[in-house]
Amino acid sequence: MSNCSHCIMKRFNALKTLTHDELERFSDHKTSLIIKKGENLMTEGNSINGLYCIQDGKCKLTKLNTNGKEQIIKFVKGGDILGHRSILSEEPVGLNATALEDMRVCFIPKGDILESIKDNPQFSLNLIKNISLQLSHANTAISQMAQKPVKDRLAETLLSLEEIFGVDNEDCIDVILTREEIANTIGTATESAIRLLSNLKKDGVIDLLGKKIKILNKNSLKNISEGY
Amino acid sequence: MSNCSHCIMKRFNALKTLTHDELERFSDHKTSLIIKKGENLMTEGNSINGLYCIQDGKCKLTKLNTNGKEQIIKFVKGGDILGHRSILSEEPVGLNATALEDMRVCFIPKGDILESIKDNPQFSLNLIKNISLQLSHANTAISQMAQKPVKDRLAETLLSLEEIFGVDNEDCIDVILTREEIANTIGTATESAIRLLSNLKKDGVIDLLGKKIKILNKNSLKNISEGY
DNA sequence: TCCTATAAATGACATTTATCATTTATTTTT
DNA sequence: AAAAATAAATGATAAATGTCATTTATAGGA
Repeated sequence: MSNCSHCIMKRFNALKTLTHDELERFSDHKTSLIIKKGENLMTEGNSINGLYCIQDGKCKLTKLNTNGKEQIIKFVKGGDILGHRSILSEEPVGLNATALEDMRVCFIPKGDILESIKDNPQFSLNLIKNISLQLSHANTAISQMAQKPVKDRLAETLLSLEEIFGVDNEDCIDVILTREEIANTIGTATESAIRLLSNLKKDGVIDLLGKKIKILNKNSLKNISEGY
Repeated sequence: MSNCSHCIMKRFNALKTLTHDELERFSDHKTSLIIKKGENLMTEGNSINGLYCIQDGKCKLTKLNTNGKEQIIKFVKGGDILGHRSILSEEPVGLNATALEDMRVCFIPKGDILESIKDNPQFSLNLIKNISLQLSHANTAISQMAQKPVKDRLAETLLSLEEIFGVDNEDCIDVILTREEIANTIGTATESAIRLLSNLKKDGVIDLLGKKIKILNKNSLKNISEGY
């Protein structure tokens, strides 16, 4: 089995401040698993007894509304960690994590995490910073959901998707989402999302190649996202 | 000057886990101040070099949108603390804190807070839990802003205001907000908020006594907030 | 207490967004 | 490869929400 000490994924997350000994302990206790597209890594309301470190693959974090609609709160990719909020706050998981493609993830038991939190203040601080940053993003999202029209939110979301996932060899945003998932991200009806995407294409701001989306004019999208 | 060891406010927040010695240190270094209605305790983008402990009075936490609109993210009252997120994440303050009425607050310098964080793991953990809980609420808010109609969000907000501030001796929600502030909480136009409040009154669900709002039928509001 | 400024309320109307129905395209299964 | 299932696209229409204009009420200052 692979070794946490040599894993490059920890470069990208809070695990980077762990000592060699701590990483060896993680290696000894961790399990690697494959999550198939569509499967859940975490489920809203369930408890979790460890931390997931994403090796490869993408997932969406969602919340089911009282009216049965899915709201996508955040996208997660290789190098990100999941489950630390629940471990730290000793509360059930608040969001569903559903694989958008096949994923490889490592699972590190809660006990090892808590031990490092106790022994390694820098590690704790990194986890706190991670959660603080999420809170900061969430507050921005509240404001935008509440006050920006759907068109602006779509533009914003496309920019942010490219920011998160980058582009493939054809300059398309490197993630495959259904129109429904895009709609569930910006908080609108699927038909509205489709119509607004078509308009953006007609205006030459983006190109649509099946499910792949290519941003042609980033400045224009930025303006739209700010209401111009 | 008053003494942190004897202050009952710490019962309500993360400071409750501090030792007597730590509280004495806080007492020695803290400053008490009065914030007048309308004044800012914190300002978006500014840095902050300490933690505020609210003794008395209420404030709103807001974010200014790119379009110039104010979004109210959260309400804060006596017993709450402010500024710990910024201290922990070493980032500028993300929200404005504006007094809704005259406030009495204590300011504890960053150095003392950081020392307690280092020495007192239970204190750190309480701060983390506080931030985690805020994140959890924020995610719920995103989902509701994105997917619920304005009427539902108004009902939800009225219930939550009564939850936070309680009722006065006439059973009215114990906080004075302008219609514009209510609109900025639920994310709608002031006129829409006014109209929906009038409708709720006409339907006998609430009563409007000037700026004071009395909830007459909590169950009915709960149903409305869930789309029935 | 009156005057002025600000907030609340309401109507008319425009715009945005959702819903329903249907067609067309794309995947998936057999 | 054909059939079936699912997703995307589009039109027609309804519903929700925002904007502007105006009136009425309330609060704060001279």
